[in-house]
Amino acid sequence: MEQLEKDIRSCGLRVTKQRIAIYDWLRNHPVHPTADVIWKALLPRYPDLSLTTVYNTVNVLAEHGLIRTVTIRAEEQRFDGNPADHGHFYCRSCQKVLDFDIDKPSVSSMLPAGCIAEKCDVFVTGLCDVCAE
Amino acid sequence: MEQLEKDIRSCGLRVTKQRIAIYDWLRNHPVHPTADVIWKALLPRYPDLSLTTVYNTVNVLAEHGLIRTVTIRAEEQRFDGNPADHGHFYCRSCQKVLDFDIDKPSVSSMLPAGCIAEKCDVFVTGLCDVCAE
DNA sequence: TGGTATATTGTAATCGTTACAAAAAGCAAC
DNA sequence: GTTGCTTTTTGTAACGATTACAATATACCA
Repeated sequence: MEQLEKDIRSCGLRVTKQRIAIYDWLRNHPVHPTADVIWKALLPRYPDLSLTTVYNTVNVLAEHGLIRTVTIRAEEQRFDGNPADHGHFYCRSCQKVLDFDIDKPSVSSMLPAGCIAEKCDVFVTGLCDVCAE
Repeated sequence: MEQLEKDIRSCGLRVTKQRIAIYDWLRNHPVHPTADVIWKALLPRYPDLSLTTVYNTVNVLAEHGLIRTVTIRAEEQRFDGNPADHGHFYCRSCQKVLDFDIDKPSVSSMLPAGCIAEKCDVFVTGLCDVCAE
């Protein structure tokens, strides 16, 4: 609770109940929702929340590195409450998205010479363990 | 020239001059253009080419694995004439995109147990060698 | 407790992309 | 070649996700 406020404040942003609600929800739901999904999920508890605010907030949070943007399908943007570098596995059969840890050094070793990595996402498509049979 | 036709035909697709033009252009321009960029580039030589055809064609080619879709900025889709698994480095300073080879085995070793990788993209943001100074 | 900068809201606009129906072109069989 | 059927292209109109904007409300520093 307190930590979320601190995170937001430490970016020089004002603390509002909308920002806390959205940030909190993203942190506690390890799915990769669109802005619309976040909005619909919070609407019962925050009936006045506008979709525009959700868009504004996730953009601001992502800009400051508190959350991440993820592209699963090109035509819609998704968000991830986990701001650390990690990979996403997308099962083309059941459409599930699985997070996985990545080995930063081995990714860095693949980069063109002289490039400095700041943010890194590994996106793999295929079949998950359940669908693989 | 001939090979492009073969590629298209081997997917069960009809060979048209629009498809050859778009596929050929993508193969020979190692940039990561949007549909709009491809369209504008080909318009002088193919004044009747419609933007809709570019969209249709890149979607069909990508479906059959002849090209790839790449997401650099979430709000627009880009295409890549190289259909092989490879990584993209995006320089946040000069906006340049560099391709790099990826080590498939080491990426596979990061995946959740039992998952079968079919397509893989590593996307890294940071500073390129020129901007790093 | 005020005053001011920042955030939220709702609506309207924008942008990239796709749906659709008519016209054109590919291609296989004759 | 020519025919006929199927696929592709085209242009326009629609669509959906996202953003711009101006008015209102809120956070927070003095």
